Amino acid sequence: MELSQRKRKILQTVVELYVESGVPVGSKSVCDHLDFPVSSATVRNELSDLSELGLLDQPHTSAGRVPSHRGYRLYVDQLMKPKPLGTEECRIIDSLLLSSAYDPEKLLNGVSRALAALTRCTAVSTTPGGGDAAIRAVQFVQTSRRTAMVVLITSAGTMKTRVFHCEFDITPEILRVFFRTINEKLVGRPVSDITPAFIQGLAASLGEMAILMSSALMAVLDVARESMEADVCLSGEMNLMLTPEYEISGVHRVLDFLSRPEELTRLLLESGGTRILIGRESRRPELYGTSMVISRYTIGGRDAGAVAVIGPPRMNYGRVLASVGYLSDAVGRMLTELLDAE
Amino acid sequence: MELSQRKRKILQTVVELYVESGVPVGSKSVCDHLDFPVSSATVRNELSDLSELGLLDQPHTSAGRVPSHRGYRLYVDQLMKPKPLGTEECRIIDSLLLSSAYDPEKLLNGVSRALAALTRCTAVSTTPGGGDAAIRAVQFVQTSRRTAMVVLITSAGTMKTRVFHCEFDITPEILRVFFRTINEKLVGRPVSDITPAFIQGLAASLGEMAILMSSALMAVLDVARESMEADVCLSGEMNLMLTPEYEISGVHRVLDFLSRPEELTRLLLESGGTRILIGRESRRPELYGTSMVISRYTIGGRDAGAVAVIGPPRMNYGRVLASVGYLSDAVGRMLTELLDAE
DNA sequence: AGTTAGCACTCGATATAAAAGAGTGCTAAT
DNA sequence: ATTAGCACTCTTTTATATCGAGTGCTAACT
Repeated sequence: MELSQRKRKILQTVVELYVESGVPVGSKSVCDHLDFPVSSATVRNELSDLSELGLLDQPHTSAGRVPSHRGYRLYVDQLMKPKPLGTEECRIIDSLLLSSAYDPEKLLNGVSRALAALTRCTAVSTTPGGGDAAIRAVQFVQTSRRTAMVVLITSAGTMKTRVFHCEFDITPEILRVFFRTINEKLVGRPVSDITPAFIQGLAASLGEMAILMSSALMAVLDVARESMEADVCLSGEMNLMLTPEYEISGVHRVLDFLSRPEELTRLLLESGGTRILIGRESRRPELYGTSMVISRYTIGGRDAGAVAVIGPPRMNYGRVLASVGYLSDAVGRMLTELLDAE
Repeated sequence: MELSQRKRKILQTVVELYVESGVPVGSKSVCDHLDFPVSSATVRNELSDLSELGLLDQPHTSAGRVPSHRGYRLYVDQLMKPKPLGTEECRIIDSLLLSSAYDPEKLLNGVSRALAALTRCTAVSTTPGGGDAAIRAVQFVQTSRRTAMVVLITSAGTMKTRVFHCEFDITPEILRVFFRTINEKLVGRPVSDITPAFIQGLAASLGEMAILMSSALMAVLDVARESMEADVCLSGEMNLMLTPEYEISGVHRVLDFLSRPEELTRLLLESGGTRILIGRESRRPELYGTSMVISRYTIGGRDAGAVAVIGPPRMNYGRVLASVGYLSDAVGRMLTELLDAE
């Protein structure tokens, strides 16, 4: 079904006025913001039609109109103009990111922060993650008489550490043995190879040395497992409180969801490109009252992690989309440069 | 000035009823909870005296009494009984902490979480930090063709990493040179020695090799600086919202303060032992409306980091104190064992 | 002198009613 | 098809009365 040009313009005006003010908008104020001459009565008729089409809601009979989720959807699909960031803003963001450019985790942290500040919503970003990365190096460092740390670095740029404890005093010699044995077997393999079964097999092949190394092997297993899952970095949780239409319990439901990294990453990495999810579109009951703008960033052209903004359906989609897009691009570029310096 | 036994008991009752209910408490309900027979009129007289002494406040003339900050102070100093944790709770906490025992940062993270859950307040903990720790090891790991990571481990158990970029391709040989040169000069030194001047001196002594290593040296400097300052780990920020007496702007002020790590650690590490700060006692205007229970934990008998709980003055001090104390002890014990395994 | 019963009084909280105002939907005229 | 006009609806605001918890004081009591 095709909407008349006038209806489209009116819907757009309602969305934009409502996003800005947070108050249901009436025929009069729509009238005032239209660039063609038309009476409020006409607008009322159109509004009535738009309500009937399910694009606008009415809190109660004698109140103004509020965009429905379908209304927002139509708006973002057809009516919205992207609202690019100012050059000044870009400059600030760039310099902020540059300072943490060489460490994926710090970078994502900075991105979340910047995005939260920029949009006044909650922001989240994930590290590339993924088990298809290869193991680049496994290092051992002594941290005390009987403890040492294993450091695992992957080709995806992730770096995870774990401290482990031995029942005997650790010497440089022993660490050297650990290093040689483990690197020999692991470097170059995809992280996803490092399963409990694999470690068990490795231990078996070591003969009596396995006893010596058992805690180290367990640490390696742990650290490999951790490398496989994407880290998520949340920022600006408090911004959810800024939205007056949320009541406290709703905020808690959302934060609860956001604090479960597995589910959150599943949602974020569900598909590629840039997506806008309004209300129930996320298919997550906890988020029925919220919207998200998600963008996968790419490393060397391949989908990697994601950055996203979570906020009320009443958000400035144009601006948020531009912000998310800009940062997603920036992250992709930086990580590509960092990791794919061919 | 000495308070009569009866006044003390009445003050105690008011504090405890108010902490529990959040509602100003009247003479009648005090009466009901006293273990000696006395009329409400008598209690009223006593309450009136306590008000005059500045120990109780009255929201308005015909309302019940609310403890003033001075009242809370007297309560925690003289009237409060510590309220030890249940053995069941202890067991849960212990097992929770044990799982992350070998990594100071993860440990503190777990502590904050546990404390926030236990007290339903905001919790914070700091890693030992401090520049008097010695450098135990500096490792270099290649992360891509032209980037490598420096890992610095201190005797305090902190472990920091930083990625750096070189203008030439990095080879295992080069990394070995880095490793030898830097470790030779740094291992065993206190972290606080690693100043810009020191690095400059080091570079000078390297002759033409300095050019090759400049980015590595800068990374070492960065990572040393980062090792010196204590990490702070915040948890349960949302719990501030649970307190109905806070309005949103106050919460923001507090969170703003908590998000400035330097000021926060300064406050936490200001003195040793266990402290309770009520309202203005922290001398931080942002926290005038909040109370804190802070406990330094010790490693091998020496003051190290701190764990703390931040919440409304109307908190269950007995319980919070017990929780903070228990976790502070636990952290101290674990880190002592981890780092001082002589 | 300390304690208590009794009571008038205060002041927020709750309830009720009235008025205001924003905005609609409908009708009839243009 | 558009618009002016108007009655109607429903929330918000304002005003007013009532309620009730709790105090402070006085006078009687032990």
